[in-house]
Amino acid sequence: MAAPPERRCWEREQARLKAGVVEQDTEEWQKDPNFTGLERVGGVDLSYIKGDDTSACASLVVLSYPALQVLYEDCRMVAVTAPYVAGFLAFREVPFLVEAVQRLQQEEPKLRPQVLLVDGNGLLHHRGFGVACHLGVLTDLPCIGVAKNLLQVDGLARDELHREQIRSLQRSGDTFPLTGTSGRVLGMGACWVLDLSFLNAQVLRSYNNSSKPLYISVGHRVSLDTAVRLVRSCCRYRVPEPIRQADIRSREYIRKQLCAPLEVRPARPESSKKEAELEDESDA
DNA sequence: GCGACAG
DNA sequence: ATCTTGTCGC
Repeated sequence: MAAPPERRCWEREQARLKAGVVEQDTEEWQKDPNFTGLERVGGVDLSYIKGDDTSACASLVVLSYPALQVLYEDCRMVAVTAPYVAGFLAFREVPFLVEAVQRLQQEEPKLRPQVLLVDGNGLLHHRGFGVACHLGVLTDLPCIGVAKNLLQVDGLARDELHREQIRSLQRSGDTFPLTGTSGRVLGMGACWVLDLSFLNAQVLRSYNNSSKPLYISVGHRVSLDTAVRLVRSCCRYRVPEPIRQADIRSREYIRKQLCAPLEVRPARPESSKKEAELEDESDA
């Protein structure tokens, strides 16, 4: 069965944009062990409404660095058109993220982030060009892909080897390379914040069941090593703060969108209902 | 053929 | 992505 023509078109577009991807540190602060000179880190995310796959809230936040305080927030309802297809996430979400970045640069140019953390993958992708690369090339900003689940590509899978790598890093607090069958390191698995809440109850099982790793990969204009160091320095909880704030705020925005119409809805016409009931009774 | 599949 | 409460512990 041939791939849908729409997907063919998407692949051509990715191939075209891929020429612009940069996998190396291009900024001075990236080369500094303490990221001296880095002052603003951005995070982006889309949240969806449960039964509605076309309405979403796109959010962009900018946090100060290293304090990680929110300097800027932009949440906006958008009409999503492209369906979600694993491997083609960028075509669904990137247009709205680019708009948000352009809006920021127009309205608050001084708050332009120096790097963006993106929910999803960069080079860790079927065609080596995930949403983080896509957004990076279109905005010309350094981008880092941070995924919460492993995209199974180039032989990578949630197999016994992968589970063993997770177990080993949870003891050392370190990272492990995501090496594809091709031999290429596509990204790094990492887990810096362990969930020890149930340590007392099941000490033994905790090592096998505690929090899942993050999957970090290069998006644009950043090296993998720098990407991993930066994400680590942004983690208060499992998910790095810029993405976490974008996620929290977009979900909250949607929650308020859903509640607002209920509050202004006029009271039910109780009178007519009672009259109808009375008529029924009188007829009976 | 069946299963897998970032958000 | 989203559906979902309480609960146990520091």
